[in-house]
Amino acid sequence: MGLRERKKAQTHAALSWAAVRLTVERGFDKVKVEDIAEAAGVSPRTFNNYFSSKAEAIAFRHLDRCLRIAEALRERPGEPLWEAITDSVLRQFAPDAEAVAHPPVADAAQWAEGVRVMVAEPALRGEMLRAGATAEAEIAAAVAERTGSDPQQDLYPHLVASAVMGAVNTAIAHHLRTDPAVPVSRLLTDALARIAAGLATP
Amino acid sequence: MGLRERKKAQTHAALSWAAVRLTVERGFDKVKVEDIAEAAGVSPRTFNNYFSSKAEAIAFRHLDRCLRIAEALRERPGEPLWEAITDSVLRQFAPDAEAVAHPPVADAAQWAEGVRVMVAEPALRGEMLRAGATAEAEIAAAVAERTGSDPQQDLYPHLVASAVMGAVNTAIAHHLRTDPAVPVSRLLTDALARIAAGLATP
DNA sequence: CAGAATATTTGCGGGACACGCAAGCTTTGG
DNA sequence: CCAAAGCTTGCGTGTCCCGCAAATATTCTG
Repeated sequence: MGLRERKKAQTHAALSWAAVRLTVERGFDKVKVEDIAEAAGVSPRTFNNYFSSKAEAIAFRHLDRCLRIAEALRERPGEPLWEAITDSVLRQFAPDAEAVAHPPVADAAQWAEGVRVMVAEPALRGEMLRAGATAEAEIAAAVAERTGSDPQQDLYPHLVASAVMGAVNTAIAHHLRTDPAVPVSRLLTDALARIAAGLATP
Repeated sequence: MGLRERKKAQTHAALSWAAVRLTVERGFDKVKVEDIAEAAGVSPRTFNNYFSSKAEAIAFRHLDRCLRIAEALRERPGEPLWEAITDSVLRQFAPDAEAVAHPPVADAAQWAEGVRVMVAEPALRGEMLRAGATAEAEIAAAVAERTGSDPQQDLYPHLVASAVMGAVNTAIAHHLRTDPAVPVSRLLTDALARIAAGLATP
């Protein structure tokens, strides 16, 4: 990878992290594009060369994480399907997988509350769901490769992918809803197991 | 219901139908809110008293449909869960359930193509998914009532709701992807059955 | 039914956003 | 070292979304 692409990736990440941090700290509508650009050290105009909206910049963190599920899935072709899926998902939601030094947070509780407010923002929810849908397509493709089915014609890989992202979304929502918060890993394990086994009344 | 509420409901419907029709005909970014307002016979400012964005007005048709799933579910408390779910969903996607006289369409194929373009619009996809999520919450509540579980604490009703909306979204996507188009009802029946039974490799 | 109380519609104006365009600057590759 | 390609930036424009307050319509009350 040349210097050029590295710089682009850096800017991409810097912008999305800045967008998330400022939004969690201040709230969505108290952050202007200008602020995000400044925090990332680029001009306001450049922001829109990378993201087509403020919401997209924020949701990019989610997109990135979810895309790695598909990636992880492709890296373990041997195992039984649901075993591989569960493992791939959990790996992305391991406690330290994401936040390595990046949200320079003074108070963890305050940060959590900020996140809760952030994901409640209507404009954001749409964008996060859209990111999930994009990842879902990748997961479906990965599943199709693995099971040797045709994603153009078979419903199965799409159903699996949809169920996986549904489990992820549901687990996150439940995690943010509960107080004290139930760990996401526990919820994910539970959700995926139930989906794989069928959702008959328990 | 007084005259007041009836008029509101009418305006609501008129605006969303106009938004959909114009968007399908011309494409999302060639329709201004002014056009939609005019087509519905209200002032541009009034549009934003009903919908907080152009996208939301369009997605409202989807929201309306999906909310009726929860409603239908509540109207049949006796039956086994998945039987009731399947029936409630299929009822909303019956061929003539929605379009009674409303999309005054000259050419059906052209309309279908317009819809395909419309749902590909990024801004729209986010809003449709958000509508789905709103409906999902209602469905979860309905399932919780039925199974007597606490939606604050139990994951199950949310998982079921998520799976149902996942099936709906997947079926619609597949319907729009295939050519010749596979009927939605067939896809929905298939998807729901598989989810209820578990998604083991077939 | 009259008039008060309450809602809704509308026009105006402002703040922010997204993006096309063209000029300048940086990296790349020979 | 130079030309080609790509990225960044400033500027201008069109649209959108919403707060506010006046005008209009509906409902309520006596």
